[in-house]
Amino acid sequence: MEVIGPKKKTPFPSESVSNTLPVYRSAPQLEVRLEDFELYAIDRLRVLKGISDGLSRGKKYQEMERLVSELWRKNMGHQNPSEMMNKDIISHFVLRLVHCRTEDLRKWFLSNETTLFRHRFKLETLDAQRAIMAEFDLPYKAVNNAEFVSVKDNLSNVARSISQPLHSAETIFFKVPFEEVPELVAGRRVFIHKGYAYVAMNQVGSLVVTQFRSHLSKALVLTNRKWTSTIREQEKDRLTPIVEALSTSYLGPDYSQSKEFSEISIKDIDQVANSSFPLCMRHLFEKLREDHHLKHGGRMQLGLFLKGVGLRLEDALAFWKAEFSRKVGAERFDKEYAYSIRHNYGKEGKRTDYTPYSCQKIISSTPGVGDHHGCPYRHFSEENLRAALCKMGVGDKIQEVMGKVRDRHYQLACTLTFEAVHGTSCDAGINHPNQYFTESQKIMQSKVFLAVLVQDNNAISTHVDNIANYAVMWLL
RNA sequence: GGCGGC
DNA sequence: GCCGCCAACATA
Ligand code: SF4
Repeated sequence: MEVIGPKKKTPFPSESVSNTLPVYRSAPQLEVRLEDFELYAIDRLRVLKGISDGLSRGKKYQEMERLVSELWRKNMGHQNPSEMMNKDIISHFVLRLVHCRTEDLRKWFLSNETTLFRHRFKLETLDAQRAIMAEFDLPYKAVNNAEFVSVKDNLSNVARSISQPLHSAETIFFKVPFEEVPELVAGRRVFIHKGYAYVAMNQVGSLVVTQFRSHLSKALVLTNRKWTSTIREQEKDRLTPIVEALSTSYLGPDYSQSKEFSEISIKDIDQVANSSFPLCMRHLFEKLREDHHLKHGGRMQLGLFLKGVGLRLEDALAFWKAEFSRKVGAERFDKEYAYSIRHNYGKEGKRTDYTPYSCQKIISSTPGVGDHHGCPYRHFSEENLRAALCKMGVGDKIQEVMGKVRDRHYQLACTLTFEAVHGTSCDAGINHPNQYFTESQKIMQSKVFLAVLVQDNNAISTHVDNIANYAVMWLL
C-alpha cells in the first residue's frame, strides 16, 4: 500500500479475485489517496462500532444480519463501484494497524471484524464462497464416496432435523475436527463421528469464519510485534515529536505509547475534558477554571467523575488545590476541602470507594443559585444550552437535540450530542457521564492514531518510505 | 451541602 | 472557632 498525494490517482490494479469479499490475507498493493486513507478508515470504524454496539446490546443473529448489511451499505459505499473493493481493503488494513497495539484493542477489532466477515460471507454466491474457501486452503478432506455411503443415514437424519434435507447425493461434506466448529456443534447442526464433524457445503460458513478469525488474530499480534520492535526503535526519534506535537496541539494525550489506559494525568486533563467530557462535566470544569471554586454539589459531581476517569488521588488533590488556592488560599484548602476529596476516594472514615453519579442522579438534582452542577440539558435555559452546544461543535444537529430537550428526553439529547460531536452512532445511549467519557475515548484513540499516521505521511511524503509503506512490510 | 463532636 | 464523616451504584 502506498500513499500518494491528493492530486495523483491510479485505478485499482485488477486482481485475479473476482468475488467481492476479500479475506485480507496480505497487505494491499495499491495506491491510496492521502485523504482517503483516513476517510475510509473512519467509515469502516463506524461499521465496526455499530456492530460492537449491536453485539453488546445482545442482538440476535437475524437482527445482526440486518444491522450489518445496513451499516455496510450506509458507510462503505462509493460512487465508483470499482473503488469499493479498494475502500474495503484499505480501511481494513489501516484499522488493523490502529488496533494492533493493545490486547483490548485487538480483541475488539477481531471480534467485530469477524462478525462483519461472517455476515458478508453468507451473502456471497456459492461459487464465491468456494473461492474464498480455496484462498484459505482449508486442510479438510472432503468425504469420499465410500465413506459417504456409510454415514449417509446419519447425515440425512441431522439434515432433516434442521429442516435442510439432503438434496442430492452430490452434496459435498467435509470432515472437520469438531472443536473447530463450535457453533455448529452447539446448535446440533452437524453429524459427529469419531471426533469429526461432517460439515455440509452450505454450512461451511462457520468453518471459514473460524479460519478467518484465527488468521486475523495471528496477524494482529504479528503487526503489533513489528510495530513495537521496528517503529519503537528505528523510528522513535522521528515519530515521537510528531506524536507529541499532535497530542498537545490537537486531540489528546499521547495514546500511541500504549501507556496504561484508564489513567489520566493532570497534564492531559484539559485536552481530555475538551474532547471527551459530557456537557455537564465540561461546564463544571469550565466554571472551576473560571471562578477557581465550585460549590459542594459541583465538587461532588465533578470530583467523583474525575475519579472515574482515572485521575489518581494525588493528582486530584493537586488539581483542586491549584484552582481553589487562588481563591481561598492553600492553607484553607487543606483545612476545608482536602479531607472530603480523600473521603471520596475511600481514604477516610468508612473508606468507601464511591461510584460517580449517574445521569439519573444528576438530572434529578436541584441546583440552586450559584451552583453549576446538574444536567445542562435539564437545567440550562434554552439560550444558554444552545450556546453551550455550539461551543461543543454540535453543528446543524442542534435542532434535533433541542427537540429531545423539549420532550424532556435529556439523556437522548446527550446521546445525540455525542453522535454529532463524534460522528459515530451510539446505540447504547448515554446513561452515565463516565460511560460517555469511555465511549468517547475509544473513538478519540482511533482518531488520534489515524491523525498521527496521516500527519506522518504528510511530513515525510518526500522520503523514500512512509508509514503506510511500512504497513506492507509489517502486514506480510 | 447535610449530620455530628468540642 | 476548631474538627470528623457521609453520599454512589453504569458496566460488559
Ligand atoms: S445526560 Fe448525563 S452525561 Fe449527559 S449531560 Fe446530562 S448528566 Fe451529563
